[in-house]
Amino acid sequence: MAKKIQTPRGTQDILPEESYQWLYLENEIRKIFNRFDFFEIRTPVFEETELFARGVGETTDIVQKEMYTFEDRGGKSMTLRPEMTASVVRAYIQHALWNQGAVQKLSYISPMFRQERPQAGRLRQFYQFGVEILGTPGPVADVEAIALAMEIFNHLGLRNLTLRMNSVGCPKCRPNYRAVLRESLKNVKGRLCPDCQVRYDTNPLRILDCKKEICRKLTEDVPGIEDYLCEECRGHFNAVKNGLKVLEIPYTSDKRLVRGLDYYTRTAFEIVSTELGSQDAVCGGGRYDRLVFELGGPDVSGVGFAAGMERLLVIMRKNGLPLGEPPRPEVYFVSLGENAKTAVLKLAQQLRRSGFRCELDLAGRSVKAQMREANRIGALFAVIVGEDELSKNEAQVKNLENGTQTGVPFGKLPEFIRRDQ
RNA sequence: GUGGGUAUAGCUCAGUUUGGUUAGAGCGCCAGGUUGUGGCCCUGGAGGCCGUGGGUUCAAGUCCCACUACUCACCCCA
Repeated sequence: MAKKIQTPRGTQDILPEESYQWLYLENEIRKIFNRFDFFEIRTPVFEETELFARGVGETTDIVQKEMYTFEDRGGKSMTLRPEMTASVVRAYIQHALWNQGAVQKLSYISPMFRQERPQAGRLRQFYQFGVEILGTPGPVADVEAIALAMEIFNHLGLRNLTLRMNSVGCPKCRPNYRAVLRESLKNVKGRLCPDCQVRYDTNPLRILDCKKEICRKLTEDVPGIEDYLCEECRGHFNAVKNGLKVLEIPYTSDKRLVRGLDYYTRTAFEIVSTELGSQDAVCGGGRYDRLVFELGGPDVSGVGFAAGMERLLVIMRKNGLPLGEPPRPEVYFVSLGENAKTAVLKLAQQLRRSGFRCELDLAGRSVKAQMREANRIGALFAVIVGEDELSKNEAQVKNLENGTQTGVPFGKLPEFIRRDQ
């Protein structure tokens, strides 16, 4: 028991009993991606470390303490991707995708890696689905990204989600607000939690996001950033909110919403569920108008979101929402005798080519055991072949739902099964 | 990185308080009850160095210590 090798901490196997649910989710998510005319992008699971250091931000927790970084045999520092945006932007630049159309709409469903202490809804290898819209600063793109996220959750049957909205401004107006924030917290600085006292100097916006009781109280009446946005940012934010109204997507404005990644500008949003415990965000995203340029590309804007598959699954299971059905074979071949086993091999191949999911006995078991197996895996029909059947070229086909059994000529099996199921 | 909880069969868990001969149940799995027929039922079987190491004791699944793993929470995030 003790020495068996098991999955590394914070990782999990997804076994057949569960994997069909993942396939269902991925299929449904891709359906909605398609309706919004997004195209899937796949990038390497590891990148040069520098990409994330520059892209995500040197000061973020992700870069400072959560990355899986290693040296390859050539001595280069590589990192398992902790998030997708930096990789997508890298690919966008590397392949000059702006030449393939003014706006690129890219989607993904991929594993991410962060070396954190695991807990409910937080794993070291976890799956995110998301999109990036590159090449336009227009607020409609923000609205489309948010609408797409909401549409996926809606399509999957999720209700009771809350969309939180804020703007984090731009390099022009954020410094002003930062100063306002510092000013209004000046007198209570000493009472903030130790972390926030540091944040006061390094990144005061994060104080708003602190979950500590004291800090929340002290920041309760602090002005929000909305009143201090520059004209452009205010206009953008209003346009986004208008778009949401047009689409009848409810949201709450939340001055405390300050996303943790450095690259965000203007729109920041988050979709939370009350059913996730303390890791309540199922989706987070926003606009990043400087990232492409900072990573060496043209000065174009981007907006996107990422959502957690495992967290989504948690919510769906709690709400008893449909997650697909485990596949059942149409046919289980029951054979007895060497000749029959050979014949059944061939019959199975023919039925499979007709599109049926077929199974046959690989373990050389008794007829009874084969029947039991057919029942256990939920086969619709047992097709029984022995010496008698071989001589008549006719199989005994038993409908396992209602127990009726009929003789069916080998050649007529596909049409019989198609008709009778 | 810091704290709390847990660790007995593939799974869910009894047994630990009051140490005492071969460690249990349900589910699942396998097989028999039907010389070639599933489900329900009956019968049987396989499967556990009771997380690992050490200690106390005549005797440890049970008491003590350490370690490890899992889990929940903090930080932060999807």
